Amino acid sequence: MNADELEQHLAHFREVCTNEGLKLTYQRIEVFEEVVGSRDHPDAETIFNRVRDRLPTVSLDTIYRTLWMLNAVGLITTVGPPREKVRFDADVTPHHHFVCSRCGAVYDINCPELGPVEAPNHIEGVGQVQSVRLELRGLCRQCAGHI
Amino acid sequence: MNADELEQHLAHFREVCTNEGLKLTYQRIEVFEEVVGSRDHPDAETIFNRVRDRLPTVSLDTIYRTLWMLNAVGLITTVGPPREKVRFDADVTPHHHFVCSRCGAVYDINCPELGPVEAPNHIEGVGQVQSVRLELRGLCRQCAGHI
DNA sequence: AGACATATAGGATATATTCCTATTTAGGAA
DNA sequence: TTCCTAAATAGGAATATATCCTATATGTCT
Repeated sequence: MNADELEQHLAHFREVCTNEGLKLTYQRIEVFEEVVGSRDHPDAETIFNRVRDRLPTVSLDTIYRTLWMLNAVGLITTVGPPREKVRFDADVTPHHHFVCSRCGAVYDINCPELGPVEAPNHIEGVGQVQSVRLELRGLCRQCAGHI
Repeated sequence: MNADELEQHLAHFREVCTNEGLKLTYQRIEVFEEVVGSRDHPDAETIFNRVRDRLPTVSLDTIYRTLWMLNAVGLITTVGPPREKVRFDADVTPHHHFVCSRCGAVYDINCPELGPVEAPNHIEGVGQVQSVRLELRGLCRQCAGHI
């Protein structure tokens, strides 16, 4: 990411903060820059360590708060179901999942139209694909009703 | 799940245990039955509580060991990347992920052919879909090389 | 510059998972 | 059936991950 792109991201970030009434702190700017500049889907502790290089007294709690805040305003997202413990599934045949982003509930989607999705060949540069499944994310009926 | 289906699953389980040199313990049978009979993608503690109704002295450690064992031999699977902490992603545009089932690394897949997948209408019975992404699972190059 | 609401640091706490080890058990051998 | 041995278990300790609490500090608005 070059300096121009970064500046664009930061401008957007400042704008969002103003609109949402969020204070623009050094901690938030550093965390945001760190995630935006990362290609490796870092976890909170990795971000903590990187940010600490520049803000030695930053706390892990601030990292978490900031990350969830950025997630809440749509500037970043999470990989996989958020905040979750491991869940197990005895159905090892191809099928898809709907994950509620609020309560974490997981529903099976057995849907012939979606079919067994095939991975294109050029993904083999990354690794051997063993399975492909869709992760549909959104609000389940119950959670949607409580808003 | 009716009695016949359950018996079929158990027969397969016994076969796998024999082939793999795994002992057929009451604990393992109860855990397996519990996961196979569940439709709600339970977490370890939920399984622990249910199994404890029949085996009051079972330990949580046994539940975890058994679940990972069942996962290792392919009888069950996990929802989302296994064993993971939350990871963050600054790319909020539609794209897909390749998750290594061994080391947990996550790679972005930007692949026009896979396209922005659309959720079929009848999924709205479950909830409001906000995003759809593919989760490709398999072994990344590095891990594939170490086998 | 001053006031106030919000954010932070740092430690305490909560929760999820794995490790350690003495004891028990499954399954094969006698 | 009984014995033997490697593997599995129970239970508690330890670790890892994430959140809560609260006194202090800092943006933002005026």
